[in-house]
Amino acid sequence: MDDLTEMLKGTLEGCVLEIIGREETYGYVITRQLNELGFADVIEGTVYTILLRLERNGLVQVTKRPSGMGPPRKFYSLNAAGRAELGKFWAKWEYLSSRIDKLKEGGR
Amino acid sequence: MDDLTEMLKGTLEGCVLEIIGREETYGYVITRQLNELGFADVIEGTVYTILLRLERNGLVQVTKRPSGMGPPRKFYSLNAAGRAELGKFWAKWEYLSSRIDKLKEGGR
DNA sequence: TAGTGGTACTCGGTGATACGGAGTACTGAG
DNA sequence: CTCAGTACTCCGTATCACCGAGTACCACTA
Repeated sequence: MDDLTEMLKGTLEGCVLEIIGREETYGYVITRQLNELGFADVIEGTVYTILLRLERNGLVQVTKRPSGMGPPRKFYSLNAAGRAELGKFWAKWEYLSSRIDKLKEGGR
Repeated sequence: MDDLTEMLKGTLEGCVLEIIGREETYGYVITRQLNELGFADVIEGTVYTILLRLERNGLVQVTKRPSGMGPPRKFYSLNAAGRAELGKFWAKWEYLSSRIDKLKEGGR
């Protein structure tokens, strides 16, 4: 697949939010999940950038825990603001994708 | 609707390509069509930026024609490269939106 | 014990994009 | 003759995904 980076802008963060919303998890695993979900070219650095932004914007709760395999992990879970943001994200996605699909079907 | 600007990145250009692909048209009208299609906050300056970029990238053919109502208009139509780019855009959109929808439905 | 590979995070810089505002210019109506 | 509507250009800004280098911890192995 061609380069998707421009198209991912604004949506990748929402995807990360969704993944975190399912269960408490951390950056390395989120990256792997995104790759398996078809976002094959998303790299770790990108995910960590998003995670740091979510933290800075107060959308997540962060807990550092030691790991048996490597350095300590930063576990993320959504707080109330994060859940609200996730809801807004899906509303926006719903709105946008319906408009684009209509355009695609020849809507004018 | 909330601010869509980040989500539009990478997709708005494709929408403009699609509109131009239907019939030869110009910036002012394209903006109006986008607004009617639900991209309500898209402003003229943005569309003209995209148009200039399409021209610079050799995806469109441009014809300047005088107008009875105001300054001359720059009419745009797709050339072969533009049609190819449009095809790639829809392929990318198809790919991305199917992944996101799967994620939304609880896919893992 | 030195090296390698996998796990895990941080930080600074880059490029692409949509947006905003100011400016130019032409036309017709009041 | 001013004003609103049409129509385009240019410059600057913010945001985002990406990239590379760096740090650090652990387990295995030669």
